[in-house]
Amino acid sequence: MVMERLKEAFRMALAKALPGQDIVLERPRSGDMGDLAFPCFRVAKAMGTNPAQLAKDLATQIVMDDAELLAAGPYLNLRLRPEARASRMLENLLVTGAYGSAPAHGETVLVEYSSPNIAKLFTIGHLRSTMIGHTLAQANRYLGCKVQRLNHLGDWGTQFGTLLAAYKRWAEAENPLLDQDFEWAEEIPEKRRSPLFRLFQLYVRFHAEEEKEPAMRDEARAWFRRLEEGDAEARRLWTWFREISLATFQRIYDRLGVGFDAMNGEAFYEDKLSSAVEAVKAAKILEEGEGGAQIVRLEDVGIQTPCMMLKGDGTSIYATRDVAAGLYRKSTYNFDRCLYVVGAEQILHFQQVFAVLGKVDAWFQGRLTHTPFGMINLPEGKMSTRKGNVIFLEDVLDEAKERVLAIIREKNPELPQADEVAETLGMGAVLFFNALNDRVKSITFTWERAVALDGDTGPYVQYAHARIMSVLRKAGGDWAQRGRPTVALDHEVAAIPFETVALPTSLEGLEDAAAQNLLFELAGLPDAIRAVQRENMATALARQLLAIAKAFSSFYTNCPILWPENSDAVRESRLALCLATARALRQGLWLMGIKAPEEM
RNA sequence: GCGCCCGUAGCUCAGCUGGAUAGAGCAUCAGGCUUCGAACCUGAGGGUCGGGCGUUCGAAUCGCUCCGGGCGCACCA
Repeated sequence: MVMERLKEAFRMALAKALPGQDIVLERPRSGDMGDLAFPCFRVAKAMGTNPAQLAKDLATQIVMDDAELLAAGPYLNLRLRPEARASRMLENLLVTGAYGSAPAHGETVLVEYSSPNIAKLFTIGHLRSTMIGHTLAQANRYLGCKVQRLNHLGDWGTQFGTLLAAYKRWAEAENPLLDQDFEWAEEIPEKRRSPLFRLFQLYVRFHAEEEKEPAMRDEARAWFRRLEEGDAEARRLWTWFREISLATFQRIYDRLGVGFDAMNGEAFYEDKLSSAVEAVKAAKILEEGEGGAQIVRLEDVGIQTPCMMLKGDGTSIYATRDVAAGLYRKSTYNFDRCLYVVGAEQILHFQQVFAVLGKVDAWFQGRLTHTPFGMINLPEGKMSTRKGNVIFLEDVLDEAKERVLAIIREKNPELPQADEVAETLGMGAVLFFNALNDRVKSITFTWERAVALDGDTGPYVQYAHARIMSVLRKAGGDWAQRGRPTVALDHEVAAIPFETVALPTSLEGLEDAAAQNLLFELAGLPDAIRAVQRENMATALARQLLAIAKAFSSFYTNCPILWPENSDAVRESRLALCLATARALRQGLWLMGIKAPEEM
């Protein structure tokens, strides 16, 4: 990559001037300071000189092609000459392609994400795991890793006992196919009427009544036990519940544009549990705890709560299944890293599971990472599937789309395919918001914020892209076509292929400060993508795309592209910059699962 | 009680492997459409970075401590 070469050249020049010193380079906060910065503090201290003086000395001493060196207080800044900055960036984006990507290097990364529970509906809470996981999978693929996307479906456990017990109590006799509304339940809105939703109603009712009658808990446990023992009726119902859930999940995944390489839920590990427990036993760490439970003590690694492997009644628990899954994944994938994109409330659980796996097999040490995220609360309190106060993801996506449609009707009533564009923008709003504030901190859901369309939002970035495409269309020739991917995009694609384009013969027209700032922000994209991989967060990428879009908007208002008084050279170079920007934006959004519209 | 996370502008948040005047958006105020899309651009005001102590040439960033909020702490996932 051209920018990487520049960085290396600068580093080597510094190393030559400062033998034996550790050279750390930074990216200045603003492009007018320069393209690369060398803070002199540390080296100056080691050499017993003043950092400002050192910067000044280095500025006169070092000579770089295509760049000037400036001492700015204690910093030595390297600033490319404008035409050099332009030619490097345009070469990256128009000629080399897959800007900021890395060639395949064989590292295998597993990403476990989404993992919804069967028979619990897909809520806004599931969006975070799903889209963070999708973005991590995409970014790692872009950076040359071999990625396996794993959906660890919650299709096993005592909750199924709950569902089976509830079904037997209130549905089997009068509504066995769950195809009619329950008399005792609140009326369901038309668009949600489905067997799955009625299953959800059963679940909510069971938990409500269980509060008053704790003995029902035993009923649920007994049903799970029957399920685990292979009882035919329990299995039949479980299979059915699972099917109707998966069909709904698939509809949502299709809408979100995410996909998986494996959908092995917890039930998949059912026949691997005993060998997993055997492996733990073989490591001589399994002990009997209270009530006959089988546990692993973890005080020696700083975890006070032991990890339970088998309950007192001999049935498995989710830790058992996660340990079994870890062992299975080692033998199946021989992975280098495995990321678990699961809520922060499960931090202790994963510490325990990782610790157990590490004790069973040292191979696991350092390969497992829990990527936690905060929960989404409602203004009136926590969301709870059991209590039924949840926000459904599909409702959020529908609402966002509706709000976009209203704006389209007002601002662009002639827009073709308005419905499809509204879907793209609504999705952009919801997903970008999610990525922007990808934090461990919990957030309070409000409609206003979740589907905001102004300011630092997905639609702002999408708008920049649409304006560029509009300019490229007006430019005629092949310009617009060059801004489009050369293949149809789906979730199997990480690096978008674009046609290779020759550099403009002249770079006249790009010396303006706004154009140069746009080039500077484009230069920041590779670091942002690497940050996604390093931090397991999409925040840096979302912020960089905003910076690029802002820089473009400013360039657009300051530097006319197609005005008749522009020379051909100015026009061509500015079009090339537009094209490069469109590609960068589309690629960056795509990694986050967001589409870039050509019109809006 | 113990452990982990969070506390930055009126609001929502970036920045946290220590480094250049602490940055955005929303909201408020003031400007900008007879030429490429105003879902935009330009500018202004607004901050004891929860409090204190410490380490350092330098702390929003590291350590200790206190305050405030959240999550978790073996038979749910």
